[in-house]
Amino acid sequence: MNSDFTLAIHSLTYLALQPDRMSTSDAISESAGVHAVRIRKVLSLLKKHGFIKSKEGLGGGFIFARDLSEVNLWDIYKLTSEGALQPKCPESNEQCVVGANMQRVLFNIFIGAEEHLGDYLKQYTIKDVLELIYDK
Amino acid sequence: MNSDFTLAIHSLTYLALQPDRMSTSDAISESAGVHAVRIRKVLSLLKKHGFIKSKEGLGGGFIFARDLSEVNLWDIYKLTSEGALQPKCPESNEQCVVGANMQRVLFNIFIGAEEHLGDYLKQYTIKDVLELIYDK
DNA sequence: ATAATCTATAACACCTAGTATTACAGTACG
DNA sequence: CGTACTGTAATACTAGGTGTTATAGATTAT
Repeated sequence: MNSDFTLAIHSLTYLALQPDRMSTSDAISESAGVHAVRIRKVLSLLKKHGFIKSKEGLGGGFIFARDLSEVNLWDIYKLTSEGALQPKCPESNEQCVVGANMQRVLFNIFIGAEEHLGDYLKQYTIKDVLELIYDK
Repeated sequence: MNSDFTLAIHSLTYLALQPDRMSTSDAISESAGVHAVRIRKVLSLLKKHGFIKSKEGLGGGFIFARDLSEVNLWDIYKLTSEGALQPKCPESNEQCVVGANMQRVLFNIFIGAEEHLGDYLKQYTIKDVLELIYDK
């Protein structure tokens, strides 16, 4: 899976620790160890879906917009990584019964797999992650 | 996920349809739509773990070595894609409590996720896949 | 023996997706 | 205004996945 998921969780957790003031993309990017532009791209997605608010200009930045315990990892997975589980299927030979149908069969199986993954990831909220951060 | 998983399943399913004779990597690669060398690389892995047998020389090729119903998708996932679920974690800032612990927290959560995925994928054997191929 | 057909691998080239970087426009505040 | 931010497009870089070529070794038929 690409790292957008990680960066989104990282950002939300960071913001969860600063509930009263705006955090800049620079500060978050320093914590996460990636370029600020990338963080802003991820944050932009989170904002579009209402998880955070942002403010431009001096003193601006990002801030959490929901209750920590009502945002779970499946919400974020869907935003950043939906479909990532699907194994890549090269275009195979339509003349062969295996080639002609393999893609469909695996696709359907992995639709189910992702639903299953969803049930698991829904267990973990940002609040839980924050607790795990401190719970060594 | 990379396509090794797909290619392995594709190859096994192909071999399952030819239980009485050897199939060449050329034939399988034509069905799967990728280069024969890549198929051989995947088949080499399957052979090393005892799922198939191979024979060199004229009339040689590959053949299934187990019962169709005792090889499941989780077996193959473990061979080809274990760890693929883990989201990438950039090296983050150790000075920050979030940066210092995020990787560990997510790693542990996704260990659980992969176990969960395992339980799901174990449901499907090559025999099942073969039936699904014909079952439109 | 020798030729033909296959596996087994290493080595190299290519291509794509992920990532970093630069650049610049827009907004808010003092 | 100038400064400090977000927002986003465009470009460059990089690594991993993939395709291709090359070569050695095994087996069989003639």
